[in-house]
Amino acid sequence: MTDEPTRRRPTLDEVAEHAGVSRTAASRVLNNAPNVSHGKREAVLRAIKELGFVPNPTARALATQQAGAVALIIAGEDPAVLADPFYGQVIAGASTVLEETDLHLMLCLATSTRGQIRVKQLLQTRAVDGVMLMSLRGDDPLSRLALEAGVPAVFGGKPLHGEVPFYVDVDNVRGAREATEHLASLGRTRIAAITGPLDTDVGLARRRGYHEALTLAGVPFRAEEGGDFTERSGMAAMEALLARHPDLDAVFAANDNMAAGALRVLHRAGRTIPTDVAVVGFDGLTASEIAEPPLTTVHQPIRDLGREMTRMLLALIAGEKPSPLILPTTLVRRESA
Amino acid sequence: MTDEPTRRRPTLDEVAEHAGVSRTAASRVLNNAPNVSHGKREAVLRAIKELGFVPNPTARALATQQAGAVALIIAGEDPAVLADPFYGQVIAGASTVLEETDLHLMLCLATSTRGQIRVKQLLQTRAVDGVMLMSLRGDDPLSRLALEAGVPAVFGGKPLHGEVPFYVDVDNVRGAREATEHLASLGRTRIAAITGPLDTDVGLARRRGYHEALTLAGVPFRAEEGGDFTERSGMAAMEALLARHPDLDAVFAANDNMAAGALRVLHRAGRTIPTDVAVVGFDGLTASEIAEPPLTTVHQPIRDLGREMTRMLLALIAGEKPSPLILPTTLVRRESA
DNA sequence: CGGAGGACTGGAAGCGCTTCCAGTTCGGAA
DNA sequence: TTCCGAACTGGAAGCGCTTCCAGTCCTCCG
Repeated sequence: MTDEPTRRRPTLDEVAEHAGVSRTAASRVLNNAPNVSHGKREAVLRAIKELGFVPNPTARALATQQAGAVALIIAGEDPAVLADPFYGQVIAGASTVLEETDLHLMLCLATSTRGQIRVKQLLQTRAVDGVMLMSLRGDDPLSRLALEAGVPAVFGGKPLHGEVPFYVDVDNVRGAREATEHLASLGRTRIAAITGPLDTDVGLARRRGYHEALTLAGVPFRAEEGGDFTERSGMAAMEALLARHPDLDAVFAANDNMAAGALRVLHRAGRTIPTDVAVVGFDGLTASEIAEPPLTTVHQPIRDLGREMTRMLLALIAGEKPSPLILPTTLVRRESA
Repeated sequence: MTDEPTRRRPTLDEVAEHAGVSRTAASRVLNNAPNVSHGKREAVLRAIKELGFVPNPTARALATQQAGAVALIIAGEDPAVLADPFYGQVIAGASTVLEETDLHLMLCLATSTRGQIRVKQLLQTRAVDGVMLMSLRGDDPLSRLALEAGVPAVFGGKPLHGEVPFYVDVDNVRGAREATEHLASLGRTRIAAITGPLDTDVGLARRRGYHEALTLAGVPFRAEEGGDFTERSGMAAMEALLARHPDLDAVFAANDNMAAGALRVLHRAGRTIPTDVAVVGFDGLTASEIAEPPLTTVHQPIRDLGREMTRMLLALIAGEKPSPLILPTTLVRRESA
């Protein structure tokens, strides 16, 4: 602390010398390994303190062949995906788990060609001890790459194609089904849907839930329009739906952003929510609370998603063989339905 | 590629041997340094390709004394801060810049004691080549720590106390002033404010802007209530303001979330927006578009913030001496004012 | 009192890459 | 033909830490 600022940081060798022991012994106390006498241990500890020694993580990484970090890889078309507060929650969840370990979190956006290449390198060079992959679309080559690289990998949401051994997902089908059933139980019979991208598992799963509920309820009406999880696409979809089915009386949107967009379009069209048209979304983010009226939505435990993905990854790194995990959703009833 | 999967990755030594050159030469072509004859260079390149060699970043880091990563450190009281899409934008901005370099992005939440300790270690061990710090509150020790650690550091928003040499900020005072002036220009004379946390520079700066505008406009009325940038706090503040000043005719909220909360409270209280009460927010996030009615807001270039912070950090790492940067805001007029 | 066995100890060999520096080559100017 | 410097070359010394392994020391049992 009181040293001249530019002074080279002390090395373990210096600590050992200062303590009058071998470098080996010093290393042992650093990793509190056995086979160090109490006396030497004390001496080393003292030397460490006196010298203000801090082990060099890079050197340690080289020697132990462990990077000391895991990566969260977010795929997608556009760095703008991060505008979705969804990821913030995932990151927060992951962080709280990692905090308890000595691993750091690396964040990689595989949204551009350049980004993809870098992720590939990351995997190949084993610059991280494990990866979590999210938002893979279609048959993104990333999933195969990750699997082939032999790096522990867990997926957030199943990729559309190919089986992956380790993933944690949300029960999208069930959530969507419950949402739609709720609408049906309200007496609605002309329930439309604004789906998510159909080249993702989430998109398809939520649509499936919508279909299942309709079938179960014996409702013949069916109307859907695709969106890409943005508010804007929700507006467009709602407009299209309204044009085709002016008499619809409910809408299930595959996420809150799109539901919010739908709400605006419905307002403009003079429909009263929920009297004329009931709306339910999916996510349970702040957006659903801010919406007017507050949105009934399928809440998914995003924070838990991040947390569980990380736990699973840690287990994997520790050599265990965790099982895939499906997180439950809960319907949050507010005013829009 | 066709190798048995578990095969140890080739090292530079093996490449050199395969190519019939010294390790030194191989290293040179790897870093395309001069002093390698064309022939040998070709040979090495071929060997690299044939062996599928990928340099080990850890070893390189140890040898070059460069970590190959920078950290984005987010302070705050709670990992929940990440629920704010704000950070997603910053991250996206930072990522696009880092993508062009060979640096990775490390994300650290210094929201818990444990987190703080880890950040401290990160700084002391020089596990990263530079750091970007955001959302420091009050006199967070982090800023001093970062400065003392001698690691290149740029701040996102000035810390409240202490001078920091390198930062990029948004022109909060001006933005708030323009927002308030806009309200005044609408003929409003009883303009209240919902401020951000007053132990942050943003919070204070935006409040100052509000005050300045009022003074300039010669409006005597003054009423403010504090919030913490969450929607909930915005609601509470609005309720308090309404109770104290039932006759207010405009509200400036220090961010969109709080403005959205205010909107809801105003609705419930039966006020029409903007006829009875005009509202303007700050941020320009999706929330402002979703709100009902769409929120007039001070748009700040968050993505640019992330981008510029990163550029500044890169300059710093490169040994340059960049100047602080203040980004402009723009008033986006929508229906709420 | 001899030994077996457990608890320590530290020298030395890495981990995979960069880079200094002493030397070698070689074309072309003198 | 001789000599000089520019262009190469590669041995070797690190970067800072972990860990194998050959020993040394002690204690306690028979």
